[in-house]
Amino acid sequence: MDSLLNFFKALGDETRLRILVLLYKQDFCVCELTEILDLTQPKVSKHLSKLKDLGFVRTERKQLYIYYKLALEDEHKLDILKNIRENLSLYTQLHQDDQSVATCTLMNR
Amino acid sequence: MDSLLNFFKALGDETRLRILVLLYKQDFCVCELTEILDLTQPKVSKHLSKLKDLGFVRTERKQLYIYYKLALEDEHKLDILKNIRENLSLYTQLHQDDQSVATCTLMNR
DNA sequence: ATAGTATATGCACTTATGGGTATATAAGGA
DNA sequence: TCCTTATATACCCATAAGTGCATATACTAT
Repeated sequence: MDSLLNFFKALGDETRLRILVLLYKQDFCVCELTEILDLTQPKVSKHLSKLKDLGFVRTERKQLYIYYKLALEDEHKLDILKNIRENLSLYTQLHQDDQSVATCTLMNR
Repeated sequence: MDSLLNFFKALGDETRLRILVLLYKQDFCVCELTEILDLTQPKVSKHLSKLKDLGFVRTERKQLYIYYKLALEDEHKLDILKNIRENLSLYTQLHQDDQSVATCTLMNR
């Protein structure tokens, strides 16, 4: 049950919820997330570290950048995120984040 | 988004997760929950208060007893609990709680 | 009125959590 | 080698969260 509890704890913080919802769609590096979320880099990094420690994301370095991606094994957890994404318009901030992806200046890869 | 965040915060505590999963199935009064969960009464009461403050449960007094029941409007939140219940065998503690309902000495109503 | 049971709450304590700022580490390019 | 950019982490602090114990409140019955 711990993994489930930890997942809910992860989702119970706004920053991490925003991150996980973004990562559900595609992977991002730290600086992209920092720009999209409009938060300080250490703050983003710390939440990513926590998510990684809990095993909900994994990393992959590409030159200077470290890309984070979801590492959710079980369907239930994925479904929760999927469901949020399917109702994104209900959650202003999450919806805005999604819009910000398009205009993210770093997305020229 | 606050309601969603609060829901995940609520689920991020073991006691509250156990309570919500139980309440998904049926309503219970405080002393029943105290016995089923095998926790102290103040502890159960405090978590119930929090759930009530957040609007996830509501109460109904019947004589001496105060019954708590789910008050979840939106489908997404209900689905999350439903999904957990459908995989109850994965979560030892939750499964045990469910067993304890049957033998709860107070369930003679 | 009194006693008993159910429930809520107050207080004290400990620990966990999140954030800010500064700094360290890692990689790449000149 | 030196500089720049990306990322992680350490330190400090404030606040929130969970728990235990004691007690208050609410209702019922005698």
